[in-house]
Amino acid sequence: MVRQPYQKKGTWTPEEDQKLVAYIIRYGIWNWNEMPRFAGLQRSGKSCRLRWMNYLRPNIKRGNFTREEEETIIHLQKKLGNRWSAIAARLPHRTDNDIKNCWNTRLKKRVILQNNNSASTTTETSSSVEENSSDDGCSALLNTPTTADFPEPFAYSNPFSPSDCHQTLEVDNSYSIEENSPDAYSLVLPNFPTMADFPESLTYGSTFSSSGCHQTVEVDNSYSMKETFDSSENYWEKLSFLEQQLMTDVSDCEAVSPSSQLRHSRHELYYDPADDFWVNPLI
DNA sequence: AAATGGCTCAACCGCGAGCTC
DNA sequence: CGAGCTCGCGGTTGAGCCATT
Repeated sequence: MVRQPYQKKGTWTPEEDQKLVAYIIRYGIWNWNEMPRFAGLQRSGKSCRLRWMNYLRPNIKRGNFTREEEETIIHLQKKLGNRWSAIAARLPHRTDNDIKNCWNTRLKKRVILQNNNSASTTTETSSSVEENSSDDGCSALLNTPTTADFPEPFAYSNPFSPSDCHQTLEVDNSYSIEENSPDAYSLVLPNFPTMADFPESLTYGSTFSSSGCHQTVEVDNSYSMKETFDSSENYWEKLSFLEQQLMTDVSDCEAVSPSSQLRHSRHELYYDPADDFWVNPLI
């Protein structure tokens, strides 16, 4: 029997966060199970994925839900049930875990209270929330198309790669949708991480432009997907520990290039700042 | 000041879907 | 077709914080 290597559990330390972020910036996300070993982390792949998705990923808003966001969650929970990822997809910058926590700790009680109050009052206002949805504050969000309205799979070819090198970028759940006309929508993907989302100290010197980019990518004949890359300075200001030199970090955390040891998978894609496009190391 | 209880939220766990071989 | 693997989702837990007694 193979002994399982020691895997740390519990709260992440700033040093572990630093290692994970530094590794993902340099090598991208290729295989969550293998990545911790290469990044010098004694964590499970699941733990790394969770930490990245719920905390370290750029453009994440945490805590301080606005009243409008809360009303949207309540409405969507009523409509979709506890499908937190689907609800998160309709609330840009919010994670499913955060929404789930918000519901379980605050909103569920509020809804129960409201139901009790409404049950004890007159029945003349008993028309369903569904029927009134067009009047409430979240109607704008609810009337937009969802990923289900866009072609499957929810992915697109890398427009910067060589034509004979088809690559698929997996797209984050968090996005918004722009209505260009009654029949045409664009997906806006504010959470798609690029080097521009990270502080300058974490970029690769002058080989990478720190300015944001704005791209429209054809998905197929019917849709276009627009990437809007914004810096998230406020977010990264909070992570003061990251204000150190990336190259030092990477060497400190014993990060190892995965390129020589990986099986081919759909996740083997990373950003090459030297060539300024996403590449598959095995092609 | 210490004890207690409630709340928040980061993190873990188990399971199912999807993919590859 | 089935086994093995990775990933993502939703339910749950528990540490830490804060208010109250």
